[in-house]
Amino acid sequence: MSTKRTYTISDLAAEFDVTPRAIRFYESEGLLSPERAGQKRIYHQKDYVLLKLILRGKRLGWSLAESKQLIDLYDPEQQNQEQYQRVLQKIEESRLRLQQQRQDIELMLLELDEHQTRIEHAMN
Amino acid sequence: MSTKRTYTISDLAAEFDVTPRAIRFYESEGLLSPERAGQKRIYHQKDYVLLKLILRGKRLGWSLAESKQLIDLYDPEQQNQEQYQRVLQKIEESRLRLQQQRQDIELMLLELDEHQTRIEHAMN
DNA sequence: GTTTACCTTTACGTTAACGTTAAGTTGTCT
DNA sequence: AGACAACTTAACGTTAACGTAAAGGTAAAC
Repeated sequence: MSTKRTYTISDLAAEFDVTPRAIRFYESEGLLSPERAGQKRIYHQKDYVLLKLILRGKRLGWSLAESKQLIDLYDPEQQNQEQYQRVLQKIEESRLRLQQQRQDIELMLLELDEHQTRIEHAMN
Repeated sequence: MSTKRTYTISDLAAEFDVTPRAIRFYESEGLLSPERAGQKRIYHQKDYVLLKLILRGKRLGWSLAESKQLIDLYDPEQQNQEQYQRVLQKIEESRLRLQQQRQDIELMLLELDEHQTRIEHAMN
């Protein structure tokens, strides 16, 4: 019963509001590796998930190289090559960066709140 | 008693671990406008705060243009030009973006947690 | 069987955010 | 006075992440 739905490149492009060119570019950078039927690309649920992760990374200002590192962490092939300890360490690094970003966000939100209050006061 | 400390460009560069070139570039893009003594730049607390904001934006993947918009919101000169309502609306847009980013972070942290658990299990 | 729609590869173009010389100015120490 | 350190402007170089033709393959629709 595994969801066997597949996608064409423009299916994914429409779904995530990016261009096919961008998706092909991510592949050329090693972030995706879709199946082929002849020369046409076929995307599965796995690719769908990865693309979602890539775009989440983009919204957070991560470079494709950084997102690729994250993806490699999740890759079961490489996972056995790399020593567990190194993977755990990389996970921790990613966590630290995310926590820094979260803190930056909280500060910005606070300042926005304060400024809004100032303005509403000034509006009378 | 206002803190009258000033900074040279390399003071700020050292403090925030960026190059003087970067700081000058932010100025050329309209994000900073330090005082001048002859042709030398003198930075005050105001500039210090703005630079901190710019770099926070960078860590969140904001473009300089976007950070400039934020800065303009805080600028008391422009503040009177623009209608309050428009400013309040822009504040709300920034808030929404930050909240989206915060959500992206929570998701990524969750997935990292899960993966770490998987690995620790596999290590046995 | 040919138009239509969507796919492909290849290659050159573009923008943001600086980096990197190069060449000159200014203040200060010796 | 001469050297040094830190500042300046100007201009060209670089990288990431695609955008944008150009030229062609393929399968369904008319």
